[in-house]
Amino acid sequence: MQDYEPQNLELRIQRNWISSGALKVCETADRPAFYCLAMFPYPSGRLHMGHVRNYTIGDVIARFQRMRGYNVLQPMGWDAFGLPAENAALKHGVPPARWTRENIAQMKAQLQRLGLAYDWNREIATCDPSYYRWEQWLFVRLFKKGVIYKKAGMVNWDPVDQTVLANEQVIDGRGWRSGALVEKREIPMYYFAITRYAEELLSDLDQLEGWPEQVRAMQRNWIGKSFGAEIVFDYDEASIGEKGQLRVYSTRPDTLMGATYIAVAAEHPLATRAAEGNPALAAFIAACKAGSVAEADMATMEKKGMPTGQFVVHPLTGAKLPVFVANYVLWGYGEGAVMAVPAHDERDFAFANKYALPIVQVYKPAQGEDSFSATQWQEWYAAKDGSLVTVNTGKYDGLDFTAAFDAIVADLEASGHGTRKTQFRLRDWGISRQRYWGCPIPIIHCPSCGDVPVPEQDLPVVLPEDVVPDGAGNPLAKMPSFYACKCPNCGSDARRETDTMDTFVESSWYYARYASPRSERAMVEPDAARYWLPVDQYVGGIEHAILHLLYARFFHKLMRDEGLVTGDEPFKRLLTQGMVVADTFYRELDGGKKEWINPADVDITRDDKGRMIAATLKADGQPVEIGGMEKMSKSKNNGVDPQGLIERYGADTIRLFVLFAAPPDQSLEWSDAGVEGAARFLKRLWRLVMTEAEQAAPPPVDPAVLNAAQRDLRRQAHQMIAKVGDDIGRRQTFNTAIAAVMELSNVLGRWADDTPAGRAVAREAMLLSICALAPMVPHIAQALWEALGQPGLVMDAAWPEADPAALVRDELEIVVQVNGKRRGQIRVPVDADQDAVGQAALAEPNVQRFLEGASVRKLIVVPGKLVNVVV
RNA sequence: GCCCGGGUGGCGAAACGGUAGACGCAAGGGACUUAAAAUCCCUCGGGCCUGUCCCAUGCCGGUUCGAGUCCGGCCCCGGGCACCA
Repeated sequence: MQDYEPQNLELRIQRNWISSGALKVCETADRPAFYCLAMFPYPSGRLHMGHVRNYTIGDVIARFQRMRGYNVLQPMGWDAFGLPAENAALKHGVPPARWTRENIAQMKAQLQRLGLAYDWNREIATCDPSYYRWEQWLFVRLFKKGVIYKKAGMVNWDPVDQTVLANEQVIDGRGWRSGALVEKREIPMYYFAITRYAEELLSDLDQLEGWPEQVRAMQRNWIGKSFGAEIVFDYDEASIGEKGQLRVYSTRPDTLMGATYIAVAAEHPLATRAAEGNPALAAFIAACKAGSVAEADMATMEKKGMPTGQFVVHPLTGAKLPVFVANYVLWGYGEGAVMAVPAHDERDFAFANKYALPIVQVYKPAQGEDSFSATQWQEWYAAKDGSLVTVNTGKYDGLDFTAAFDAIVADLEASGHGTRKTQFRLRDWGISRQRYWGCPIPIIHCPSCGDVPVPEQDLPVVLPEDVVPDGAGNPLAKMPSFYACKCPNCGSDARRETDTMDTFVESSWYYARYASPRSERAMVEPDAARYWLPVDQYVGGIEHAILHLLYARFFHKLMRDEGLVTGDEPFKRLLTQGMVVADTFYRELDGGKKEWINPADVDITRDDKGRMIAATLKADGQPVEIGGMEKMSKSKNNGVDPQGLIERYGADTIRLFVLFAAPPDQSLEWSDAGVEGAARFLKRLWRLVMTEAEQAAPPPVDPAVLNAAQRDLRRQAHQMIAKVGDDIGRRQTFNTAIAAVMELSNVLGRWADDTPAGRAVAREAMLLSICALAPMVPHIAQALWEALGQPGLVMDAAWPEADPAALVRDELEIVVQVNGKRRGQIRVPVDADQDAVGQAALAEPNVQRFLEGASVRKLIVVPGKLVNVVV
């Protein structure tokens, strides 16, 4: 018998796929389309296990649907712009373009070695002008339409390197390279008006039935529709020095009578005004502007404030409320000012105590004791169910949430001091990046005409590629050859925009470009779009659950409104895979920086329960710190390189392992031993089938002549294929699909019936197993398919449906419980009625023991499964 | 801090309200072998009163004939938080 040699075998079969043209895809009317897409990778240089997992899952679904008769589009490409290329340039002095293209070549070879059924003719890279020209083309249209506009936005500014930093480049409030304290700075930026689509992005979530509820919930909360009121506070002229009004938005206008102060952001006009001639306040405002713009940082810092000495007038009581500057109020959220109700909000309560501000309780229980205490604010604030009524509110006393809300808002509206308002948490999407390696924003700044979009015939604005960034600002801004230009309107000297677009823009529409990737006539060819879109199955990491998926949904609607695509949503069904995680190890360097060490370079000591207790660096034998399980990443240097594993075990083994080790939506813990197990299974399967293949083919299965054991095996085989079809197609639990095949192959391994009927049944079971595995381990499946004399490609074989006649059984095993505890098991004929099953259950000897001295109160018979005797 | 997940044997997991631990890894024992590797077979959550018994799915409480699964409250771990992709 030939040995299982995955290296030669896989390369031979991959060549066969290519030479037979099996992977070429085009629009055909004779078969329905199925578009299966896995999120394209950033070309970091080497494939990591997250990629292997992502693309294997996509490939399984694509191949499965192909066997089910669909014309399957499964493309691949490169999300090629982004920060890492500039970091590589800083480190190695290579132009980002060259670095990126070399990485693409390497990763493409690795992907091809995995045996993924991609049509490489459709490959795209977002850094190619042929791709981003269409992004610029759409930008111009949207700019003219007003969906893209310009306003000031806040960025992290590194005062030493004189550059804008990404949130990732701010570590503990300092620039990652300079170590300087980062400041917030406002600069002009272009924005997509995504908030105009907020309502639709929210309501269309309901039609995404193929999406995990978890992701829909995250997006719903992110969009964050809330109902409340805008409330207007007149300035106290004596303290502010002029007439004016302060606006706040609140979801709880019902608590307005408990508002005892106002907090504004450091950037708020009132704060700026108060700081004039108040050095202490000016210093405080400056301190608020230090640090990063990341929301997680803002939300976890200590809440601080300072009085401005200004007051505003409470619109209902006329009381004067002090205005504070507070570091927790975000400028750019709502009005940049909030009303504070310390009695019923945790943060306001803490703040009021810290600065000795009054606390006015406005709710009490509708029934029972009024036991207001400092710890009770939270439940009180949250309860909108009528269990609380207002108190200390004068004419509004005794109302529940809804009644108080309505009464107070009505009075505010009557006096012109407020109005009912729906608000979204979602903010417009700022896309300007002060970076080189991105898609140029096609705008020309003219001293007389203002911002002029680049005319369509001048597109694309090509990014010069022979540039090496130096970390001090955007090199484009120092290149007159790039920015010097004439105004397309008036012809006078003008300056080209040097900011580039957020890389999320490229990844927001690539799925549509794959329908017609080479088109020079259109962003998306209408016929191709109609045939392929929307994506039937999208697969990608859960870390993209909000931003990428929301932006892509938004873009689909933008493109729809431009007449480029039809339908409201880009992705029908979504599978969010969990992350691939591995242990992390590090050493602390001088200055507190961590040097992350790859797991392959450490020796691990475990206790007798197998838990890791210590680790040392192989190179020097000295201890390293254990950092816990985290997502495999370059930054934590805990990646396992798939390449070495493929060379050692073959692609099928790696694919089998990543599918088998965990359900796809859960995180996957890396295990070298698990890979061995996957390899072992494939070797066993190989021997099993090859032993059968060496013998002359048995006659086809004749169900009429089978004995009980043969019928049993046949039933198990057909049950297996039914389960695998359901597991891949509906449940998308590839781990249980594989387990089902393993279970059957264990039975086949013990099968010793050499009669013609026995061999016929065994061979049928093997063929079903090969088909079942073909989407997951396509190379070995093809080889075994051929060995059993089957014609053509198994990837083009029809997916086998279970034979209903084979699934029929004569007897069932029924579990018997007494009061919900398993007490016995009975065998009953399949057609036994419920009473008969119940009686048989009561007669079971062990069950009888538990029935002694008790009377049967109820008998629950779950057909085909179990009987529960309630005594 | 806020939003969303997860927690089951030594480990990865299964159980789609109905037999907790399928399938696999590791470990132990055996067969084969001069030996090792490979392969095959057996054992494998805990307990002691060895019974088709008792306990056991992060912790506490509830719903149900029946809860790992549903509900409420907590603890721990992970993801996202708008300039990493």
